[in-house]
Amino acid sequence: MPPADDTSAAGGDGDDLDAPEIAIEDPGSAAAVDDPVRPPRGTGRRLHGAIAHKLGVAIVSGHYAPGDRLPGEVAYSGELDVSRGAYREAVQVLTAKGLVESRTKAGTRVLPRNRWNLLDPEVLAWAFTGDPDIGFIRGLFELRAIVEPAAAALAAERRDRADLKILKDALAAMTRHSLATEAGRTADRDFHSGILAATKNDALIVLSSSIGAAVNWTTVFKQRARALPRNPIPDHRRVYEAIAAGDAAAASMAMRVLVELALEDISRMAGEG
Amino acid sequence: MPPADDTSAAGGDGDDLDAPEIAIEDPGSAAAVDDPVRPPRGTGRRLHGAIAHKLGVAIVSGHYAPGDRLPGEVAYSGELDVSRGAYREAVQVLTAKGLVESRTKAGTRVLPRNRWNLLDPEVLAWAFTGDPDIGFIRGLFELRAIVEPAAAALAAERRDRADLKILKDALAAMTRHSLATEAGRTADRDFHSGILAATKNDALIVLSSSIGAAVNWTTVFKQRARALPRNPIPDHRRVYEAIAAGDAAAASMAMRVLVELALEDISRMAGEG
DNA sequence: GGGATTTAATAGTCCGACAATAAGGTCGGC
DNA sequence: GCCGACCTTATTGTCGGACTATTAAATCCC
Repeated sequence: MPPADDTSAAGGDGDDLDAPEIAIEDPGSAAAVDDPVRPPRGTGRRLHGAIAHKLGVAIVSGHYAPGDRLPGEVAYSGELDVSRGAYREAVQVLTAKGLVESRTKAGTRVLPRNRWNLLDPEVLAWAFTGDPDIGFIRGLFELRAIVEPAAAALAAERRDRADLKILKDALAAMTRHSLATEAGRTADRDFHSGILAATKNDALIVLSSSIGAAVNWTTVFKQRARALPRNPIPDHRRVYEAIAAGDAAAASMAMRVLVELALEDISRMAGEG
Repeated sequence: MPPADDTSAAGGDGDDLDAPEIAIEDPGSAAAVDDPVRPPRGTGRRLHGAIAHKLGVAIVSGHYAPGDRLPGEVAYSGELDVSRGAYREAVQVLTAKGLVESRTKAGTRVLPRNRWNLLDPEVLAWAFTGDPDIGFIRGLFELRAIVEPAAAALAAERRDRADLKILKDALAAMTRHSLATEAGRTADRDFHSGILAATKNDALIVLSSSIGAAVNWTTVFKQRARALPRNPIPDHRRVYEAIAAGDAAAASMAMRVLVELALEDISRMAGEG
């Protein structure tokens, strides 16, 4: 019997794209000697987590290219002034996410991109630190365009009362705060996560964080373009109503227009910028 | 400039669902005391990897339920007769995959299922050790049914000569060996991975391993049912020809019938068995 | 020149100690 | 008697150093 564990109340899925409070100095140029990877007092994140973050960003951002060897354990842990154990734990994290591979005597090398777990929430967060690759964002939107309409259809068939409440609340929150506020964007993510959750399909639910990230970038791009063309909330409402009505076809259709408009924006941005 | 890194020649994506050579004794019942987690000589897999595998299987298979606290570092590492460091590295791997969370004084607890990275190749492999949840497999097939037709359409538009060669070779291999052989099943996975690769979309490509696992289960289920109803290779050929012809609509359609037939089989099995 | 052998560099493991954290109990105030 | 501040203590987090295992690369022998 699962004890009260709920650190993850409903809808709290896609929100782990947090920005760590540790300053990540670009380790590229000269004299990155005493960079404060070490949060001396009152940190929050654990040390090996900080190292993993730093390394992860360095890899995903291309500072270390696939095939590159990153400095040996002793060298790097010494340079960062952390113990070798902490450094190794960080590397295990990267290994678990498919970013690197360690072999005795050969060192640890960055794996080719197709081995990376790009949909892992943390990897995604690393990819979005700094300015991410526009091509990748477009790919994420393509994934949205594929998955979300189908998910909406399934949700229309399988949703229960609790699902509907979550969607309704999220919609209300989106309306109350606009999408210009952080609270509004969180509600937006909750809405889309809620639809995936309503499919009762674990394999779809795990895509929540990935799709949530893409959802976030919708508004980011729109704001960057200073073009907040149309109020997207009516579109969301149509999706909700179709799901509430149990109309799978309508839900799929409504979601498709919603996502395709976003995809258009991204493609236009990619073409221009 | 990326040095020659190609440890991952084309089409080698979905094949990491390997079975480790370490005997995993079900840690369930009594007296799992001296179980040989420790491969004394001539192993292959690293020690912390073996521990992570053992723990991962135990968690995914439900031996530890979400919310459960697993034994403390000192206790468990002592029982397994490994150092605390090695055990910790294993736990970091599980943490990176979202299976557990460690908090000081509170111990490390199994996270709720919706935090698990179920599409991670390793987690998938763990989930398929022993008899996996039929519901999850069905979910995986639903994901296939959603993603693959769309991916086939994109592939038809974007494939280049190299992509076609990979698909053609895989198709030939499937024909030569049947799907009853391991080589044939590998070719089957390569075919589906090749289509995803042809989309040139990283967010889709990472689904290769997940979908590859589902593809494998198609044949497993069919064989278990002793019903090898129809030769699926002509279906694959139709998909290939549509992609080669650049006909997105036809590719999507052909893939849809292919997957839907498989989905039917699974659903029937789930209903019966 | 090619295969067997040695070397050395590097990741992997172990140990033992101490630090930091916070869960859960305890005590005191109201 | 209830609630908040305090303390205890169990547990993870970090450290340093030593030793082992593995294997890429150089070296040597035939």
